[in-house]
Amino acid sequence: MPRSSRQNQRIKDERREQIMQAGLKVFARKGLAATKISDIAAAANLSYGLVYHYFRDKDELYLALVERALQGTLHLTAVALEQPGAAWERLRSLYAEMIAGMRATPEYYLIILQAQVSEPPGSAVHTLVGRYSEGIWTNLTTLIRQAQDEGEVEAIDAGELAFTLLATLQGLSISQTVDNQIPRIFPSVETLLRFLRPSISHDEDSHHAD
Amino acid sequence: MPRSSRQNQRIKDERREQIMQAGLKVFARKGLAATKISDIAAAANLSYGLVYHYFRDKDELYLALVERALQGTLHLTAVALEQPGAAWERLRSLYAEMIAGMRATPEYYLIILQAQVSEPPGSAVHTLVGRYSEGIWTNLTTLIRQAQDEGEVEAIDAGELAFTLLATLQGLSISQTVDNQIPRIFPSVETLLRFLRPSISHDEDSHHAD
DNA sequence: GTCTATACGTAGATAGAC
DNA sequence: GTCTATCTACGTATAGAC
Repeated sequence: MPRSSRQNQRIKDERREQIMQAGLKVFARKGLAATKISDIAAAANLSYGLVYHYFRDKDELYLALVERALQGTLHLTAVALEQPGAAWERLRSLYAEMIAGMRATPEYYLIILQAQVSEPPGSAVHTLVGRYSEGIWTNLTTLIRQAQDEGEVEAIDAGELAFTLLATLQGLSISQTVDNQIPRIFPSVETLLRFLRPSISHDEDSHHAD
Repeated sequence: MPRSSRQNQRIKDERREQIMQAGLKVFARKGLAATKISDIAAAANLSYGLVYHYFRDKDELYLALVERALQGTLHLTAVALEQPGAAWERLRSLYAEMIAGMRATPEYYLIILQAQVSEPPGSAVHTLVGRYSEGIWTNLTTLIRQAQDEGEVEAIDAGELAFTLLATLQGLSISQTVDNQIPRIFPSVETLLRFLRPSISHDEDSHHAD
């Protein structure tokens, strides 16, 4: 009776997604090592054993989640590149979108952070992050170069600027872990992008102390 | 025979420090949960059991290390405030020092990162980080205000600028975990501080798209 | 003060019932 | 497809020898 095979497939997809959502939530906060499968099962409202029916082990689930998060970010940068319009506006819009996404659902950013910070160099996750990061960085660098051609961004090494932009984004995502942090004056996109803007000239380069 | 009591105290201090150094190294890379006491004992070249002779449990050691790292950072900002001279130069110098320290021994920054990212809100470490962060942020904000009075920093909310500066610093410290990362164009202090500088005027605020 | 050996708990992963 | 029960491994923390 292959009658319910379609239905079954749908159930399978749903459960898998359910587990991934729960996993994202927990992994993002506690990291791989501190997360117990029982935590995920509880968050997903299903039994312990079922998680192993859908994922071979904890690492496989973690890896799948990190990759999804990376794909999302890479996709954002790719879209910004393809779109028409002024490069500076696309850049501004991209960064605003990233910041907004990070504040709305920090989990995607936090799980990448977890992977970078806690996983040993050479591990599968770490390699994965490195691979995607390269693409993200390259896209962003290209976009910055275009904005520089328009004269909207100061002519500093574009790769350096892209690197800084990404580092700042990640640094800001850390603040999303804290629920209570003192004054929490989250910077505006305008402030964050100020350092890209061209300056007329700075004449105080001469008197820098040791 | 209290003859060797002085000597013993010195040995005790040495061992304790030895364990802390090893603990810093391992915790900074793997985080609290993934770190085994045996890792630390191995890194310190002493036996497993001895660690428990000097620290009640893993958490106590971890907490001590996080606090030391936080004290160091807080101290840097406090010194920068007390020092004489132009505020802008003290600010520039402070940030350069922080960046240099982060690149030389990333462990102090990474362990703070670990504490923020992986520890649950409300935990002892998390509270500790919050307390120190407030002081660090306050000092930096004060310094920025002084630089604004000198006209060396754009008149944006000083707290927002301090927040951004700290977030960027932490974001950059993440890159120190990777040994291979692709182009690794680490930004210069000049680039990082660009966004603080006063701008003559920007007249393209008008045409921002959705 | 420093070590090795052991007890205990916990979490990952599997087996088998429904 | 989903659950509960169990096996197993490992790591924390302690006890006791040197």
